[in-house]
Amino acid sequence: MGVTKSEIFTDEQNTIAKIAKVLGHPARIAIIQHLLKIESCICGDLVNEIGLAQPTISQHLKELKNVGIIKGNIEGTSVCYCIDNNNWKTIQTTLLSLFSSSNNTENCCG
Amino acid sequence: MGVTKSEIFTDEQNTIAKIAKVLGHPARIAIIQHLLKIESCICGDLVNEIGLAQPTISQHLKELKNVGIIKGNIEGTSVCYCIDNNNWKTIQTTLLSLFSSSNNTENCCG
DNA sequence: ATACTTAATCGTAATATTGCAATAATACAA
DNA sequence: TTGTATTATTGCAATATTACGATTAAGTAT
Repeated sequence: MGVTKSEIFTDEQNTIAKIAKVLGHPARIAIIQHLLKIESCICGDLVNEIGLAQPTISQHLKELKNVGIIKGNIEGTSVCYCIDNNNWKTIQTTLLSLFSSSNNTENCCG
Repeated sequence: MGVTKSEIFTDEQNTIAKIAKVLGHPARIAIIQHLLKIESCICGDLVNEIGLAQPTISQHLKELKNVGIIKGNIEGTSVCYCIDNNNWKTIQTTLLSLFSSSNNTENCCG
C-alpha cells in the first residue's frame, strides 16, 4: 500500500520517524552540512554545490522546511536559507532520546 | 525517477542518510524501543506488540538487520532478535556527527 | 509420518519518493 | 514595459516503500 499506519504508533515514535525520514536522503544531509558550514545560503549556491537540478533542490529544501530544520528569508530576487538553530537543537534532543535507554548488557543474541 | 543519486554524495552523507532512512518509519522505531526495553525478544511478541501483520514486521526486522541495528539468533522454532549494542553505539556517533558543527550564532534569517 | 508453530519469502496492490523539463511567479534592472 | 535572474510549482516517468494474503521452510511435538 505504500502508506504508513501512523495511527497505531505513539506521537513520539511518529515524531522521531518523521525527522529521521527527512534526514534519510543524502542530498538533504548535504544541504544541512553546507548550511551549517557557511551559516547562511542562497539557494542557487546549493544547486551548484550539490549536483542536482534546481527543481529537485527546491523540493528537498521544502521538505527540510516542513519539519523546521531550515528557514528561509526572501532577499530580493533570491532566498536566504539557513538552519533554524532552535529547532535543530530540539531535533538533536529528540533523536538522542532514542539512544538514552541504551546500555552495555549482553543479551541472548551474544 | 524514485532512485537516489548516491554517487554524487560523499560516503559520510550516504551513510548518515542510509541510517536515518531506516529510522524513518514508526514501526521500526517501535521495534527498536521495544528491544531496548526488554533487551531480548522473540519476533512473535513484536507482532502482538505492534499492530502490523507478521510479514510486515518480518520485513521491517530485515531492514533493521541490514544496517546492523539488530541481530537475530535462531532459538528452536522462533528467532530471538535484539539490538546489536556495538553497532548501535556507532550509529549514535554517526548521527551525532551531523550536529557537531552546530552553533548558536544568529544568521541572516534572524 | 502427521500436525502444529513460528518466521521468512513471494507476489501483488496501493501509495510515496526522486528527479527533471517545462512553466510560472517574483523581484529587480534598464 | 521589457528583459533578466532566481526560486517555486506543475506534471510526469521511473523507482521505492508499505502492507498483507498466500505460501514456504524449518523446527517441535504427538
